[in-house]
Amino acid sequence: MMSQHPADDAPGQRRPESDGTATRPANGVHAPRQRVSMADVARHAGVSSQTVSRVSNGYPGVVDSTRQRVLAAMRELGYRPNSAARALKSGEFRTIGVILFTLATTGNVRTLEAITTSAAREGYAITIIPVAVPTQDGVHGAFTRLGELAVDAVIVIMEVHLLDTSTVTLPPGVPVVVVSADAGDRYSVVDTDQADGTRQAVRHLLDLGHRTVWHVAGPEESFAAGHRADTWRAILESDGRPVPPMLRGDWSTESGYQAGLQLLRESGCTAVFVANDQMALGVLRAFHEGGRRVPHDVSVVGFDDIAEASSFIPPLTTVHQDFTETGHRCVEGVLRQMRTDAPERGTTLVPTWLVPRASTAPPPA
Amino acid sequence: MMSQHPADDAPGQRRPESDGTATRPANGVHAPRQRVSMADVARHAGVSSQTVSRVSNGYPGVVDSTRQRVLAAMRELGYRPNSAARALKSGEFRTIGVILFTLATTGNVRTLEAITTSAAREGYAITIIPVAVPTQDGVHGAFTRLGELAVDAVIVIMEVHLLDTSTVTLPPGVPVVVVSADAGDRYSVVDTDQADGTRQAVRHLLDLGHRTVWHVAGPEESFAAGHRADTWRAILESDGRPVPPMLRGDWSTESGYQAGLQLLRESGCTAVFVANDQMALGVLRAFHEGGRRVPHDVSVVGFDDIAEASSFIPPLTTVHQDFTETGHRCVEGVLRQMRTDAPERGTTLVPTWLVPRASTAPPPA
DNA sequence: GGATGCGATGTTTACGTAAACATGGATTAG
DNA sequence: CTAATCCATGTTTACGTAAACATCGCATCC
Repeated sequence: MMSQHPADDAPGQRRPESDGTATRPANGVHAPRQRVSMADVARHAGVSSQTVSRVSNGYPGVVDSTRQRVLAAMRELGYRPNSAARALKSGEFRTIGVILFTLATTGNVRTLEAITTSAAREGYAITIIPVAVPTQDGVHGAFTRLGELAVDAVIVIMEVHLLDTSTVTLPPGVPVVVVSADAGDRYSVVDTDQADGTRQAVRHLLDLGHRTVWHVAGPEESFAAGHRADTWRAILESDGRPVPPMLRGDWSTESGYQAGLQLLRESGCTAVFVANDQMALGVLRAFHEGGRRVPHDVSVVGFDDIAEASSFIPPLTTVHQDFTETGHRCVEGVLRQMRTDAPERGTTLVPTWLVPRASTAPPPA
Repeated sequence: MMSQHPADDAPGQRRPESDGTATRPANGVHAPRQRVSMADVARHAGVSSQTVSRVSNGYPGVVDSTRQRVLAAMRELGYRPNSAARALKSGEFRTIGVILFTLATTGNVRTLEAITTSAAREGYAITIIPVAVPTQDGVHGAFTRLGELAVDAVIVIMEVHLLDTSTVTLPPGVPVVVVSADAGDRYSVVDTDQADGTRQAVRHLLDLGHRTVWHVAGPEESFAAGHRADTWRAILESDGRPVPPMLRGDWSTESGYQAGLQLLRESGCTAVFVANDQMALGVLRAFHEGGRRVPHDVSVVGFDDIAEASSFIPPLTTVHQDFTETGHRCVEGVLRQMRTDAPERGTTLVPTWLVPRASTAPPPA
């Protein structure tokens, strides 16, 4: 009898472990997983467990001799606080969940890294919550820490509307901050200044003398991609420039390469703004293979400023995103919401700036 | 009275939160963070909380009408199981901690990604435990989930011996699997077949007719880097080839570029084996800028086979690492240790294979 | 010098869950 | 028809911690 209940996705439903066979240790003969509780420490130190608790939490009101005795007992017994009990009692998990769809894009990784660092500094741990959308391979029943109470707050690094069709649902009442997505009306959003970054990139190319700028956009469902594309178009239009047809990739290098192949056929193309550095790498390769010299024949600007960008051939002019700052503000945001217990909305913008390198030049004469 | 206790790093010691000011909600006036317990659901459904527990865990022995009633109550009340209570009772956190030093190297990220996916499939969540070594900026007192009991197992993606000087310590009694490090005598290790991968890379170059192969190694403290370098040297020696001086980078593209600049000065260098793809990118750039054509003048082989490698200029011949398999075996390993309660040792090797692309060719005539 | 207060420590209790055990009604075997 | 079962459900208890409250002794104040 596999789980046939029609309501398998009901709140609190939990996957019975693979049929219940051979799941537990054969029997309890093995050494019981080290269990040293406060009570043990207390007994060993000749104090009450409450005093141990005070020492453990660094609270005042414990005389130094006692404190030393307790600390010694902790060390001798190898005591480690049980965070489950602590969380149960305090209602805080000191954990922030980070929901993301993939670690394949550098932007996500950089953001995650920054969040982790910032959170650690505040005494919070990060739990990764991978999201599988139905169209993916069937990672069905994937365990998510959101179905249950296990995180104090959530940071979402993906398009919120995609969450609706995914395996996780944002529980109500949990502080949320969303990165680079269109959710300012529902959640607090931290975003890099996509518009300004795009403006700098396109302006840079136009100022170099290019008649217009082509664009390789990110995937349709990405808000950041859309924002960059919209801004690109708006600038060209407001400047009275022709707007070339837009190409689309999926952030991957390979998709950038494909877009580059298409651009090779456009003899009029002298400048390209690519929505991220990874795709730009593919574009560069296509141009190289097609004999189109960068930046002599065509200029390329990327977005992200990943560490590798300065070693592309040629080194890539790109828009720098301050992922550290973004991650920091995310953590700050959820912590603030936790403390005030008040959900927030609206968007915070993190500045971006252009990093001119060797992939841009005036158009060929 | 800041925390002056000399034993700040004692077990169980916990950083008092930034002086205790303005940490808690001003007062408890706000809506109490949604608290729906099993008891609430039970009351609402007119059953005992134990029955709710059974339904929640998908246990048998609940008649369908009752089950439906409970599920309905859960939905209506918005019940979410409290994982802290569950963990406290069961002693399992259903969480695996992943210790790593940086997310800047693609290898780490790919491994982490694979681990996350595999773990999710088994119903485990991943907590990231960033490690700060003292030489880093002073992320002192960074909270780690290892000081306390909060993970069921640990996967280490870094050199174990570096842990000794870091802010985290591996607690005893917790299942551990180490990735690509020299710890087979203390822990279970999952490693890609560094030696075989290196052999294939070097052999490939020699077979193409190169007299010898230069090497750009990873950082000194890296076991993987050392292993690759040792194998490289051993092959050359056993084959009676001259062993050129070894260059060293730190896995970063920039360091690869620096190594490439040095190699430019070696007119006799026709083949280079670079210890990872990111550094290889830097080497390619240096060669390009120096007018050394790849692969016409010099051949380059990388290691990792990151997604971008096929779009390097030229597309990089490299050794493919099966990160998915590696991650999978890590999770498998810790779960097995958890179930049997028996620590393991020894090394598991994941096969690697050469992916020939356009960066290698016979030496110039 | 006795009331006062405060600082150090102990005692009680509740957090939410799930294992272990208990109950009671229905079904079936003899 | 009764006893033995069995199944659905209820009751009790313990997990480790920390808040709240209680106590006790000593120093201070007038």
